[in-house]
Amino acid sequence: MRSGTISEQTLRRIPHYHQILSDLETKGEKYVSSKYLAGFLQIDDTQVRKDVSVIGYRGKPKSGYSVTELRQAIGEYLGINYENTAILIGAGKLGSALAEYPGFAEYGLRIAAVFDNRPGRVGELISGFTILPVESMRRVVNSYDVGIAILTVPKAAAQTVCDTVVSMGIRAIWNFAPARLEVPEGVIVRNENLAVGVALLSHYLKTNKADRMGRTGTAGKDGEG
Amino acid sequence: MRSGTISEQTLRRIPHYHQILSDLETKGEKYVSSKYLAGFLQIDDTQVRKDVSVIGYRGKPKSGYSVTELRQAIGEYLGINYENTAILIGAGKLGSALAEYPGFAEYGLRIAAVFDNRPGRVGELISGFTILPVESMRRVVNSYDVGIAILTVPKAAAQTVCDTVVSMGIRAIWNFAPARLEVPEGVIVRNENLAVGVALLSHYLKTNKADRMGRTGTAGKDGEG
DNA sequence: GCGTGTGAACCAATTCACAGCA
DNA sequence: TGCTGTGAATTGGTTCACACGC
Repeated sequence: MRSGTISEQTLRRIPHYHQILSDLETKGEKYVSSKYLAGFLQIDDTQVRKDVSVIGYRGKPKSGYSVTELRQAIGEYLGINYENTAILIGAGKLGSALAEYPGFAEYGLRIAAVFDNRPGRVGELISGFTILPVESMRRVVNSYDVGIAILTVPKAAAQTVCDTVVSMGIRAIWNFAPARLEVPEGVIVRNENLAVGVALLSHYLKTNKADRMGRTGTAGKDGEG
Repeated sequence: MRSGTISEQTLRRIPHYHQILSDLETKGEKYVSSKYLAGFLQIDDTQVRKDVSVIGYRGKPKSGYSVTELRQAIGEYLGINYENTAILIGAGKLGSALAEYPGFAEYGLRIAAVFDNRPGRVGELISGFTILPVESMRRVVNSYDVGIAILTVPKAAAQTVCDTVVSMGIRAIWNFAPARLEVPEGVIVRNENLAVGVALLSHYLKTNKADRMGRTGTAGKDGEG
């Protein structure tokens, strides 16, 4: 199995393993089997073993995987042990919620600063961040080696803000605005579009209503995320 | 192509088509080609035609797809034209942000009520909702035919709240807490786990740093959403 | 020509079957 | 025996090639 090659699917599953492993570690568990992990994600256990093999970790026959070692290996593989720095643009409710989300720190994402272009907002304090004016963005990006821009701005502003951060050299954009962004080659956009969630759940409910008390439950099936 | 059969992949793309079509409709565009849609999602145009075929809509050779008709057909297919009703549990920052998110209404999701178990919060008004105590949840679920529970509670409370709503007959859970939920057969959980986003972006940045100025940009590639 | 629709071919992802090790 | 690791088989998703309609 070529390391360096990784499928999108595997890449999406890996953080889920990490989450489960963190829980197990907290509970004091030492070893875990591929079967156990597979049960949580509702996938085949062979798949788990393939995924683990991709990240380069080897388990121990009979005992399974060391919880701590595998979690660390995943962290290493994903680069979440290296600190990534982000700026957050748009200090509305969602922006504030994200600014104080403790999970980011846990996954090695540091928020350097929060920006907003509404004069009334600038200077306000949210979750320990003083809201800065967009004019100072370039300075912050340069000083802190910012790699990621988190966009929690209104739809109408999204493309403009996107262009701005791209012009400052940012190559990864985490877009929470319900807009499609156009970016040059070499820039990655991850769209966190809630509409997809609504649509998927709605579809599941609709089909489940169709066959009344349908037998296949898809219980706990992962909707990515 | 059997209608009724749909792949997870296709299901995830469909809301993105819907978003683009809504934009085009606003701009007054009448027709759109599979190639245009494909360009936005960075996929092959044949794929778009297959997806459209699955939802049951037929385009017109030469002109393409009618923007309005296709958007409506997607809405019909996903069941977003039928109103779905949800309750939101956990009136923190994230919960408040979601409660006022206008996109839900646009996608046919109506929030019936917002709950919180902190006595200090109950009675407060957020985004037009009076926060209700959990005790009144059963009554609301029964009166409004609630199908979806949106969980924006702390990690520690997530499983308990999940069990509660499942016991009330709710079969679709949209989980924003960084916890893995165990549910019985027949209940769907969609995990909206931000850690996945961090991990994916972090990984992309790491690999892009590895091959300096790597040629393949993955520009605008969709990270689901 | 310019677009959709679709079977066939291709390729990636998952599952099966079994080897190997403690 | 109980688990991982991995080639082989299978399944499923994507792309190709081309028929058809305007």
